[in-house]
Parts: sequence; structure tokens; C-alpha cells
Amino acid sequence: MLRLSKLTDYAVVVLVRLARCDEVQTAPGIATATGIPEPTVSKVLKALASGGLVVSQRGARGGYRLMRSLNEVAVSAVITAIDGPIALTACVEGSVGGCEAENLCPVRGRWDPVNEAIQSALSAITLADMQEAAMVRSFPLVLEPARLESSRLDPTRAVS
Amino acid sequence: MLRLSKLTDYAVVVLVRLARCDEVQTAPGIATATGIPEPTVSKVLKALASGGLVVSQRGARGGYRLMRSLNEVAVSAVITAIDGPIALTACVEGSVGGCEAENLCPVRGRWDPVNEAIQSALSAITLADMQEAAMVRSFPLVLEPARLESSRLDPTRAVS
DNA sequence: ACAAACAGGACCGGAGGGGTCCGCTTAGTC
DNA sequence: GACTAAGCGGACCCCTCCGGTCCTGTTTGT
Ligand code: FES
Ligand code: FES
Repeated sequence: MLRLSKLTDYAVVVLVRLARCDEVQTAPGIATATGIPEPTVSKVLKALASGGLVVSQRGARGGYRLMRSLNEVAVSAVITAIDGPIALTACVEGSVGGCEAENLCPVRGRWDPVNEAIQSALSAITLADMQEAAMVRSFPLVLEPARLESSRLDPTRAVS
Repeated sequence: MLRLSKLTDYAVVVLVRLARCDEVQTAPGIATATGIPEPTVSKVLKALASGGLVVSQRGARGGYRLMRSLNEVAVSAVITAIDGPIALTACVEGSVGGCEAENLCPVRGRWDPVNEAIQSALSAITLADMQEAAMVRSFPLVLEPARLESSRLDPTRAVS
């Protein structure tokens, strides 16, 4: 299902919340505002801070503050900050030793183009797009979508 | 890391192998040819058959055969057949009850555009592209890549 | 009738991720 | 200068999911 981690979802929630004012906001405050348990918020914010998406202010009256505005933050940046670099399979470039029978394998590193395509798509969407998406419902997908060739199979057609 | 399941990787291997001749090929045969353990090959082929990517011939002298040629099969079709419909988070359309505090949550279903973008990117790449990719190494990414804006952060720059 | 192959499950073990907690450091405040 | 409110870094556990295997039908050529 290509599921991305739930922490990334939380990260987006936190970032959007963080964008509502440019004052510093404490992790407990964000926790109560969003309903996400406080230790989890803390963990997410720590990851985002080390990823350079937010800046932290230590000490009393400390908290977190956005580093860039939402339309400067790509979704791929959030995913990278939380889940590490995007690597679809264990056999992408790097991590050479991970695969058994890699001399026989006929797809040595062929996922790389797919990987890059996804990264491109994710880099083209910013968090501002995402929050806009929920307001203008059923909007027609900002970036050029590379010609989605409508649904080859899957009779259930669960679009998600 | 946006990891996709290893079974999908195997599926691509199997499909590419299956394309080498249009005769039916048995699951044990493919297993020995690719080095993938036989029960796993069987499972993958079953999923692909139910997804409509291969057709099966039962009985003695049975086996599997490709239904479409490789350049007619999008990567998204393979992923959908193996891993089910692509759903980045638990909170995409459908599966309404899965999320706690969904009335508070400010990103209700905002992953949908991201989801569709990925699906578009994945639908634009066919298996033929993938096998071509490994031959013409470092090829410049067939589909228009929506302007990947080069690497905001991550000093390590692990591209994969 | 036999054998070879697929079909459709059940089943199990390990890895990974969500979630929590604790001790330490920093910096405002009184 | 002491206190306190926050972040920082890491260790930790538990649960879920996935990879991998196996077994019992069912089909079909020989
Ligand atoms: S599956 Fe790893 S190199 Fe092919
Ligand atoms: S996180 Fe599930 S609806 Fe927002």
C-alpha cells in the first residue's frame, strides 16, 4: 500500500499548526491543540528540528518556530526529515550488500527511475498546497500529472 | 522511508523473467531461474493473476503467461496487485473511522493530492521503462519530472 | 489412474515502528 | 543565585504487519 509512516502524518499536522502564528509554541501546547499525545509531538518536533524545518528555542519560555513558510516546504522534505531518505526498495543505489542473488537479479537498481519520479512528485507539492487542498475540495491537482492513464485494472477502483 | 514491500520487487523480477518468452512458465521454473524461493514466487504469481497481470493455465503442463506486454504494464498496476490500493496514510478517503480526534485534525484528507501525484508518477512508468533503465544506465528520467527542486536540506544527500 | 501444476487458505517468526519515559541541559524568572 | 519551564538525546517495550512457508484441494494433460 506504499504506506508512509504515521509520524509523517503527525508532522504535517504539527507544521500546519505551527504556521498559525510565528511566535514560538511549546510542544505541550501543540499537543493539546492537536490531540496528539505529547511525547509523540516532542519526538516529531525533534526530528523536524534536526531536519532543519523548525528551529527550537530552549529554556523556559522556549518552544518551536517554523523556519520557512509553508509554501517553501515540500512534502518530500517532511518525509525525509521523519522517515529518512526515500528508498523504495532495499536494492536502490547504495546498500549494495543487502540483496541476495544480486548477480542473478534482472532488476539491479531499476527502481531508481521510479524512486526519482516519486521524489519529483513529492518535491512539487508544498504544505501550502496541502492545506489549500482541504479547503478547495476536489481541486484538480496543481502540478502537471504526467498523464495518469486512467485505471488499468482494479475493479474496486478504490482511488486511495 | 516510503519503503514498498519486497514482494513487489519480486513481482517485477518475475514479470520481467516472464516476458522472455511467451510460452507458459511454471512457478518452480521461474523460481530456479531467478533465485527467489519457490513458495514466494507462487504467492507473487497468484497475486498477479488475481490482479489481471498474468493468466494462469492450470493442470499438468500448466504455468503462467503475461497478459499484456511489458510496456503496457504500469508500475502502479504491479504495486496495486501486490500491496493493494495505494494509500499513503490511514486517513485518506475511505476508512473514516481509523483516526482519533479527526474533528480536531487540520489535515483531514489532505494527503489525497499527494496520493494522486504519486499514483500519476507511478502510472507513467512501465515495466519496459524499468528494464530499459538498467541497460541505458543513468538515463535522464523519461517522464517530465515536475521540476525537482534540488535538495532543500539533507546535507548527506543520499539521493535514494 | 496418475502426476504435475495452480488455488486458496492458515500459520509462524522476526523486524520495524509507534508510543512512552527518564536523566540531562539550557535559559528565563523571581 | 535558586527555581522552573522548556527542549535534547537516548533507551525501552509492545504491538502490528510482512515475509516466508506449508498444506489441502482442484484442475488437466498423459
Ligand atoms: S532484488 Fe536486490 S538486486 Fe535485485
Ligand atoms: S490524522 Fe486522521 S483525520 Fe487527521
